[in-house]
Amino acid sequence: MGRAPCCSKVGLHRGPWTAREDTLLTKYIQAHGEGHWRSLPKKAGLLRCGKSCRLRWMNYLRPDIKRGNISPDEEDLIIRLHSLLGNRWSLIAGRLPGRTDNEIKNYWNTHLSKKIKNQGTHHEKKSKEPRKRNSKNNNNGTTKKQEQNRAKTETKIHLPKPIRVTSLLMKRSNSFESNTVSGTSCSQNGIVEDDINGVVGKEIVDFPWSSDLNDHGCELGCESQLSTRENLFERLYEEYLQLLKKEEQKKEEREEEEEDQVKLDSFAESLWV
DNA sequence: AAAAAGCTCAACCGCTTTCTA
DNA sequence: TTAGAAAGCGGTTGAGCTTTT
Repeated sequence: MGRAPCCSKVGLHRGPWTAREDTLLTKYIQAHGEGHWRSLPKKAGLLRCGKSCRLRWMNYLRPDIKRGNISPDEEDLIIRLHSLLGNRWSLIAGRLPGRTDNEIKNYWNTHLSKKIKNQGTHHEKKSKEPRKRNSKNNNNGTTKKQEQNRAKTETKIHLPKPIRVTSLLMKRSNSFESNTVSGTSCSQNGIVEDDINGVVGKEIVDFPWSSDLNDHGCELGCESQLSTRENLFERLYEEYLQLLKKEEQKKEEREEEEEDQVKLDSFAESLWV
């Protein structure tokens, strides 16, 4: 399969993006939408390769990106999903709305892999110490950069990116369409489709267990094996939905508090005058 | 105060997968 | 069916920042 040369092209900018480039890219995508990354830079007036543009947009400029520290709940979810999916960062990111695969990958490599390693060697030790580099920062333990980013984009509650899940078997049988059903479900040929909130997504996913199932043949307890794992995933997702609910509640509470504070302030001001 | 060590994360690289003619 | 183009993914790198000595 051919692969066109990309960033190696002479004359293209590389390295960190400037504010001007960000603006150009954002404006172009707002006007014309995502996609056609190859031709986008030229049309947008950018001296970047399409790949670079896509990455910048996906990992940084997209409006729905959630910035700031990974919450303990999110961390927990990442760990669970990683144990389930392995290094399938984009899949994991798909379950953490507003988080990018790159961010999760970085977080895993810098924090969680060590943490889990430590837990492996010292079971009873639970690393509660805050990140060292945050000790000099503000109260919330965020870096300046993260704080700036947080200010830019208020935390939003997002619905998870819907994904379609399929096994290796499906690739062979090629009978996806006729076997899909609504809801997270499993059909006989190993297809699992995740249809969240009635939206059927576009991503096709291999689950680590699908190959196992294939190896052992589907007749022998395939459905029960699959449904057990599927249930696990479903439970996990249920937990996550609850997490989202909680976050939403917290947000509402925060907003209420802020409102109260404003009222108090204006009341205090009126007394002062 | 300065140098060294450690850490983070944006960006790049190269590969695979998917799409399309 | 095939091959090229496009998109997507995971691993890796390195600049810049923080912490430690």
